[in-house]
Amino acid sequence: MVVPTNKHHSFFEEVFEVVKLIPPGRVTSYGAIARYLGTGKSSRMVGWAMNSSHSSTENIPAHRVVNRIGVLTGKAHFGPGKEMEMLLVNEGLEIENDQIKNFKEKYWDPNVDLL
DNA sequence: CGATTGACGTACG
DNA sequence: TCGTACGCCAATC
Repeated sequence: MVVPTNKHHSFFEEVFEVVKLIPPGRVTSYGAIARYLGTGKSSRMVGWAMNSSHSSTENIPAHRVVNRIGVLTGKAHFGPGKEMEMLLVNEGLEIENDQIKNFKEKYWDPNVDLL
């Protein structure tokens, strides 16, 4: 349809809701969010939603979303420097070469903790 | 409205 | 174990 439907909850908004629930100092992955929303194979869309999150008036902690191995793949979208890394470190995380240390311990799975 | 895109994930060599 | 190739799916242009 050319005319957009009056969906009150787009996929992006669903992603935002989950991201906002990530506790400070914890991180999750794009795939985990995608699976939580039921579309396990649309993890790429989650990243895209993050890209769109800076347009949102809400404060989306997009820096708490990394890829499945704990690498800050989206850091380039946060600013010219290491803004994403700085935000995470400020929350108590340890990062080395864009890799989150003890990622398994810091990992927050919406499918487990939020269910 | 069709083609392109993309901050991923999994499979395969 | 590491690097490369492809599939996914919804928003954007």
